[in-house]
Formats: sequence, C-alpha cells, structure tokens
Amino acid sequence: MQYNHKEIEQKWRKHWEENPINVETPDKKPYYCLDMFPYPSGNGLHVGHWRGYVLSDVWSRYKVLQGHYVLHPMGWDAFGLPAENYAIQKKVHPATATAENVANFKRQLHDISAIYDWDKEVNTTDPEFYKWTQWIFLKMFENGLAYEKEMPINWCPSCKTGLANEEVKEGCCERCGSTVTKKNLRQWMLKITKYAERLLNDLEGLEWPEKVKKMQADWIGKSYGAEIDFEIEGTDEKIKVFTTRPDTLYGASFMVMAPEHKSVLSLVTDEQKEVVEKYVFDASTKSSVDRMADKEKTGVFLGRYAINPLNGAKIPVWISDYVLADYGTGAIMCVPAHDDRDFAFAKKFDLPIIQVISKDGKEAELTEAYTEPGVMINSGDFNGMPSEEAKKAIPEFLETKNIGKKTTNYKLRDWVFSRQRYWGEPIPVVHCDKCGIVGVKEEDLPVRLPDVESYEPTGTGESPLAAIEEWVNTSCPCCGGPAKRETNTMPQWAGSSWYFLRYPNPHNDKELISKEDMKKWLPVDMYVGGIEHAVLHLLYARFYTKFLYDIGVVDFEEPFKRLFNQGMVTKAGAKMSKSKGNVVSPDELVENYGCDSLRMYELFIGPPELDSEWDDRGIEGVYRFLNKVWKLVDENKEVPETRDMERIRHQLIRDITVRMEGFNLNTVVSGFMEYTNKLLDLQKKEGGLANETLRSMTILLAPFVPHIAEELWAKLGGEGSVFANTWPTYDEAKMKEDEVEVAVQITGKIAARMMISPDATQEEAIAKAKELVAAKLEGKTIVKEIYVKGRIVNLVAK
RNA sequence: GCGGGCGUGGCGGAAUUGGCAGACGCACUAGACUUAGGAUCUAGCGCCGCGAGGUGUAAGGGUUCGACUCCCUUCGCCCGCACCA
Repeated sequence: MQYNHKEIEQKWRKHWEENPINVETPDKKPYYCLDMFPYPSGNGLHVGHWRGYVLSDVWSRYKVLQGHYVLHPMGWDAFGLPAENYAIQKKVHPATATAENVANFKRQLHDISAIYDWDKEVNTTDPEFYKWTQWIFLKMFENGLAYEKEMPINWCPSCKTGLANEEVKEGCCERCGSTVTKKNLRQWMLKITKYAERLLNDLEGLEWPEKVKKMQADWIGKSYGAEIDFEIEGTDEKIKVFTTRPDTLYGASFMVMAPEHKSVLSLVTDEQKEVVEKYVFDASTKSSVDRMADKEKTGVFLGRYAINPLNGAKIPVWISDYVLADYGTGAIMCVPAHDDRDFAFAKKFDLPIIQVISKDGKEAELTEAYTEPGVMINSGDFNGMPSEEAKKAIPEFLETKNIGKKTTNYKLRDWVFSRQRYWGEPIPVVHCDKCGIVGVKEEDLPVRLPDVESYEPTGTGESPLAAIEEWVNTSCPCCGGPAKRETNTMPQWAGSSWYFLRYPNPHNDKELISKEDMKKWLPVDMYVGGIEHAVLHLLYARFYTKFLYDIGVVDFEEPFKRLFNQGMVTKAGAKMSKSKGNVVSPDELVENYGCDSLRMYELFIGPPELDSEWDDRGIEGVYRFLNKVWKLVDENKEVPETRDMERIRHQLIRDITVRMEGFNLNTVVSGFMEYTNKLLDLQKKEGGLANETLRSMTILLAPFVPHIAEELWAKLGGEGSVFANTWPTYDEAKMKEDEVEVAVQITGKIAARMMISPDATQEEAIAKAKELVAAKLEGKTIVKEIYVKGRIVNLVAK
C-alpha cells in the first residue's frame, strides 16, 4: 500500500489538537526553544522561512522526547516601515494591514506542524505588549540611560527617518539601500555605551557561533591607548588626543583635529580663518559615502602649533575629515613614520616624517609607514627599549607628569532611538515648559498610538504624530500644566529587544514577567534565526537584558545561552525575494509531497548553518525515502530480533544521537536513509524484522517527520503517541561487528582487503595482511608496519 | 585595505577529526515489469583507459608510513568592517 500523506497528516494534526504532545508534568525540566519572530510581511512564507522554523521545531520535539516540557512560542514583530508604506499606498490603517498579514502568516505556519503554543502569542503592536516596551523606556529614562540630544545623525532620505549606526551598512540604509546622509536633529538616545565593557566581556561565556561573537566584539571595538595633552602655542588651550601608539610620541610631527572639533573655530588664526571655515562647512555637507570614497587626503592648516609634551617640539595643527569627531577625543597626534594614514597626509602636505621605531635599531629611509613593533630610536630616554614595552612605559611616565593617562576607547556609539515615522511605539514622555522633559506616569501606560489622517512621513525630521494637536497637547504629569507629547516613535528594534521575556506570560497585566515564570523559563536555552541580526537585534537584546538585570526585573545577564544561525535558502544563487522573482512557495510542495517530506527535505538540503541552493527535484528523494520507510513497516512480518537487527538498532541510535547533538541535521537525514536501506536488505534476508528494531527507528524519526512517525508507531502496536516515549539509548557493546573489513596497503597503496575480527591484535592483523600480499612483497624488505585498529594495515616496504 | 570563512563528481553534499575519498540524495545511462510510465524494481555512474592499471579533493610546495584534513605560497569565491588614530 502506498503512503497517503494527506490522510495521515490531517489525521494526526487533528489528533494533536485534542491531545497535545508537549504537556507539563512535575518531573519534566523546562526548555525554552525560540525562533526569531518574523515581521509579518504581505508576501507570506517561502521555503527559506521554513528552514529555520523546521530546525527549531525538530529541536523542540527532540527535547520533548528527552523528557522536557518545551516552550516553543511564536509571535509578531509587527511595527515597521513596510506596513506603514503599504498603508500610505493603499490608504488602509497599518493596524488593519498588519492584522491581515498576521492571519495569513499564521495560516501558512500551520502547515509546518510546529508545536507552537498559540496561547502565548505576542504582537509588538498590541498596546498590552507595547505598554511594557514603553515601561522599559521609562525605566531607562529614570536611570539616565535615555536622553535627548541634538546632533548630526544618520538620515535615510528615502525612509525619511533617522537611523542607528547599526542600521547603516556601507554607508547605505540597511532597509532600503539608499545612501545615508547626515541631518542635525533632536534625538532620543540610549546610553548603550555604558554597557560596552559588559557587552564585550560577557560574550565569552556564550554558546554562540564564533563569527557572531567576533562581529559583536568588533562592533564594540575596544582599544587600549593613552590620552595626551598638547599645549597650543600662544593660547591657554590644551588639546587632548587619543592614541593607541603612545610609544610613537616622539615621532609626532603634526596634529590633526576633526573639522567638527569644538576648539577649531576658537583656535584658528586670522590668516587661516577663511580657508578653515570653508573646509569646516564643506565637511559638514559631505555624506559619509563621499567621505569614504575620497581616497586622497584633504586638510587645512589651522595656523597654530602644538607642543609635544615629551620633547617640546613645535608641531603644526591641521584639520582634516579623516579624523572623526565622535571617536576618541576628535583630535590625533600624527606619526607619519608609523601610521599609514598619517604617512599619506604627510606626503601630500610635505610634513616631516620622523622615525622612532625600527626593526634593527637603525634609521632608514621610509617609503611607507612602519607599523610593526621594534626598537625605540630618536626617543630620548626611551631609546633602545622594545616598542611594546614603551607602550606601557611612556603613558606611565606621562601620568607622573600629569600630562596624559592610560585609557580605553570603544567604537560603539550610543543608540539613536527615535524615528520620525508613525508606525512605532510612542516615546512615553511629555515636554513641559515648566518641568522640562517628564516621563508619563506608569499607571498611564500605554501611551496609545493615535489614529491619524495621514501616515506620510513629513521629511522635516518631525513625526506625522506632530500634526495631531489633540494628541500632542496634554498636561504635565508633574505640575499639571499644559505640555506637549513627544512625537517621535521608537525604532522597530524596541519590541524585539525584550519580547522573549514576555512569552511565558503574555497576558500578565501586573508586571513584565512574573518572578516565577522568569526563573522557570529564562534565559532562552536555544535561539534560532538568521545571521543578519548579528549586531542589531542580538546586541540590543543583550543590552536590554543587562539593564533589566540591573533594575532587578530579571536575574540573568545574558538572554540567549545558545544561538544557532541557519543558512539562507538560495535559488539561482540569490536569496529568495519577491523582487528577484526566485521565491519558492511551500504550498504546492506540501500539497504534493506532504509536510513531513518538506520538513525533512529542508534539513537534507545541506548543513543547517550554511546557505543552500534550492532544487525542487530533490524533495522527490525524501518522498521516496518516506515511502520506503512506510513499506518497511507496513509490509513487515514480525520476527524475533536477531543479533544483526540488534546491532543495526544500536548503531542507528548512536549515529542519529551523535549527529543530532552536533546539529548535523543533514547527515541525520542521510543516516536514516542509509539505515533504512540496510534494514530493507535485512528484512528480505530474514523474512521480517523485529518490532523493537522498527519502533526505535520510529521514535528517532518522530521529531523530523512527526505525522508519519505517529502512524507507524500505531501500526507497530505502540500505545499512545510516539512522543510519549523517551529518546532511545544505545549500548556500545551491542553494536560491535563480528568482522570488519581492513584495507592492506603496501607503502600507502591499497594492495588487498581482508575481513578480520575488530578485536584482532596488531600482530594478528599484520600477520594476516602479510600472508595476503606475500606475492606483492617478494624481493622487498618491510621497514615499518602500521596497524590502525579495524581500519588499515600499512606495510612500508623497500 | 583590515578581519573571518570557504574551494571535493553534472548538482546538493559525506568522510568516524591524520587512516579505504565521493556515504546519502538529485540528475543521468542501461535493463526488468508494463497498453503506458514523470510509478516501481535491478544494475551502472569522478576522470583517462577495451583492459590490467593509472590518476584525482582550486594550483604549487612541505611534514608524515599515510594528507580533503596539518604547515607555507599562489589563485578564486563569499561574508563582515570601512580613515576608529
């Protein structure tokens, strides 16, 4: 009889609805397996989305079989630009469009047959959810972590909103790809930099892909160095510079300040005033892309000289846009002999190059900057010292003179947190003329997003909310006088920075999460999602968690113990997208081959962490395999378990378990295929298979292909659900072969093969091998004999 | 430019971590069953060669009894960062 996937899948889906397989009992340990929740776009799911969801569901079901009570929830990251843009275009409320998309996504997710607990669904646009998103903001505000600032920020002219640094990729908007410009705006910022050190240090203990940890570490970008004060000749001012190379201080032959440095206009001399002001103005209008694109260094002399605090040397002060205003002190000492950029600048403007570090202690003509460590030269008392030592010695000396100190710097910047768009959480503060910025009272949360006539972004840096007077005008929570609401909204990352804390008790209206649920479920045991959030969502979520730890809401500092990044599914070498027209829909595949086949094929397609090319024809092979398994059980005549069956059973359990633990899910599937072929042969040979053998395999298959596994389990006379079992265990002793094939090599070349006992001694194996290849050894002397147990004999002969 | 990863048949990919390269699957070829086959079954399938055999994991070198695996050089592809002093 053929395997009827439609009938079986329908039957068991219905059965599970009435008899859930993941139920709580006092003896079960909780396990939290989480998917990165999707943005419910109007395009629906494709086979690429399936991959991650199948992966996490297989893992969840595996944990159920290992005796866990599993939390495997799903929800919606539903604020964001696409819904808003759609709303503008179609003149429907974003909430309406979002609700439709959610319904559609939910229907499509249903086809995966994952063990989602829909009672725990969350939606970031639900006021009962974003009440807590706002609550966290208020707490940050109270703790001085949320602050307002007017500054030039990244501005996407197409999305018409400000962006965080993390949202700018290669000078372009992460979402739409437009070139990002700068705009001076009043912004809400989150002081993520306060957590830089902890965010960096705590990476160490995480079971995350090294790549992601490294990306975060690089993003945080800690560097060690020194701050050094330079007096400016003829003024009372001192300019502080930051350097990671204090060992090169004697080689500083000029100084460069960022055009935006606050002292530029006060220091500039009258003669240079005009040209400097022009340069500063030009720099302010340059986009970050233009700034990067300019390979050639530019700059102008300020007319002033700084004094090298170590040797009193007079060095010219310049300004140039290759120095960044918001890193370090916004000014640098330049050592062209030992820095590529300074070298290029010195060459361009014909500034002196003084070598102070040398490989061999001798001075030489430099054609490029020497950036390696070496021996100090031209450096007064420090001459002859290894430069790595001087890196410590010079700052220590400066500290004793009170003209400098050791310090560290981070590339991480504070998080630009406000967006000038409609479809996001309102920032819960009001502006009062008397009291200043005042947080909304906790009991008045949530601050609901009002209905507006027009969702169009204004483009002026004001949110569309600013136009709704009756919403904007309110009273001050502090003095009761007239006040205006903040009209900026939060970025899309706000909700996703903490949503995983809400799943255990989404309807709790007393607190963000109860202590009991928090202790029971969190932190997340396994988090599955794409790598695109390596420095966005994953960094923000870690920051939020640390903050919530500091204010006592949670008792752990890291939200996700283990992270798995699934690879993309590509078609024609490209990521699936509607615009490229290479989207493969799961609907037809489910119809023709069934959910089980598609689930298994999603895993079989390649190593889960790598990108894989989709080939529609491949699913056929998995479908054939399931038919084989079906026949194996359906047509079986039960016989007592033989030694061969027992051995295969234990080998199968071992191989599947080991590969499972290693997350090598593609080889789990090929393993099933391999053993099924072996069992079919054995079945033919023995006239049938033992129930025990088939039952074990059925349990192992269950996380992957749950429907057919249930049906087979029933066929095999199993009681209840296949998921009521525990994951089978294996016994090394029982999988031992009586004989193994060993290759016999003569000096590394295969000469023969022999069957021997796996317990044979080296002497026995070599003796037998020699006998076997005696003819080929004639006239040669054996100089070395190697036996690798159960694998190979190598006779090295001359 | 800096940092990280990768390179194995026509294709997706295996290889117990230094021990028989190409498991498993797709595609393909031949055959069987069939009115029929886009079903199923059997066999074959890296390359050269009728064959014995030779050769082969991007290219070249090295270590080793033995290298897809370790080391060095080169080439190619992918990802991240973007003047962070």
